[in-house]
Amino acid sequence: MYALADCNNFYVSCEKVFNPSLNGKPVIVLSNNDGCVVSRSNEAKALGIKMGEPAFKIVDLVEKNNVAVFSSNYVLYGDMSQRVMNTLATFTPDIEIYSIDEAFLKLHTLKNINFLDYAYKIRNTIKRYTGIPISIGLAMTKTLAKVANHIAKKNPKYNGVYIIDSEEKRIEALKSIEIADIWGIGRQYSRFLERYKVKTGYDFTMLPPNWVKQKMTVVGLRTQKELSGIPCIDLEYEVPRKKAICTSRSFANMVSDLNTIEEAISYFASSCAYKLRKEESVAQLLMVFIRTNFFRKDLEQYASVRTITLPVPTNSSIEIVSYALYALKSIYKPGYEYKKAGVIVSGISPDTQVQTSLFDDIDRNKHNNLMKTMDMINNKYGKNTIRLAALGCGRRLKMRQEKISPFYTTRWEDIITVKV
DNA sequence: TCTGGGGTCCTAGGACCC
DNA sequence: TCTGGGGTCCTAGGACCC
Repeated sequence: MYALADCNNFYVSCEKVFNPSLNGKPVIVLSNNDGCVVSRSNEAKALGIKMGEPAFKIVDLVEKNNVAVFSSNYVLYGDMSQRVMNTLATFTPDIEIYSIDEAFLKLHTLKNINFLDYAYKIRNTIKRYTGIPISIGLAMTKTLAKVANHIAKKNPKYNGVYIIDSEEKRIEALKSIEIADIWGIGRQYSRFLERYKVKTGYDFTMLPPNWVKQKMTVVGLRTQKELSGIPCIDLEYEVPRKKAICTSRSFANMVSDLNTIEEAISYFASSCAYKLRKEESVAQLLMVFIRTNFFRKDLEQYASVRTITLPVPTNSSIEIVSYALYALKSIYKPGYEYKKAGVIVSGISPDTQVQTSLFDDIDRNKHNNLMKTMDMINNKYGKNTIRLAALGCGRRLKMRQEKISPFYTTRWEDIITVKV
């Protein structure tokens, strides 16, 4: 038996935990730069505010209905997520943390328990320990557990828990769910399937498997089997090493001069290097991209990307920043208004397995020691307390974050940093 | 004026090997 | 007139997830 535990309106729920006056009110959380709506309370959903809607399009609606608006506070949400996951892990060792607000649990090792009772117990404990409301769906495959979770969320009468534990319930559940709401069926496939009169999850399970495989690859076939009750996707117990790491941002205001973009790229590159070190990985490939604002049809558009193969795989900020700046200079063109830029590293391997080069003239031990010391200091005194000069003083490219909530759960250093 | 960020997997096709 | 068979690796593009 698989269970999917999913936090309700997660970011909004995090804000509510520390600000109970928000209860019963429409609340939304915005993406970086206060761009789009990424989390909504039930009251906000009832007002018709859509997921992903640009904030500027709903200004009137927000004002008229007194909607509480927050910039996203990922430090807070990350910390709350950890609390939820730690509590979930006390119920079974078989847990896969699937995203910031979701986890799959496998309950097969627990003998002689009533799954439904157990799920309610989990739900109540999470609420009591963390203040976060969750929904739980149970079924014999992960994809069906997702369906069960969907039903638990949509129907208040189930009190946040639903189980598919019979053939009748499986068919009933699949008939009630739209094809677009199935895990693994996105926008393109649901549109495509609707052309073949496939409207519900049930319709999808009735298609010939060969046809599904031909049109939707083995991935689609797996989804179909899982919906039929045949498990194809097991729990992932260990977090696999990342194959690519990316840091990118949109700029609050468009930027055209090279100096400012250099500072941004330096910041993104050193952030990628830091993430690599945290994973104990090194990267051999580096990509830098820049682009103008696609939404501004009135302005001239330009987008470019440059990939560089590093001579020796590395996670040194010094090396990665300098190659990133080199790549940037090769694609930067003056005269455009740039809106977004980023750095991606890939070709990743463990930092214990570096293929060195005969002609390498870098003292890698020295770099490693320096990076270790830098990380230690920054972990203690706050991000970028010590940084490469190329990053500048970081004032020129501030994100728009007008409605950020306090860092309720983390170290005082973070709070001080924000006030500064 | 204002439109997020960070990932994964699969397939087809081309280049290459013996 | 006729021109093999069996592989690997890499990349771009397209789908998906939160």
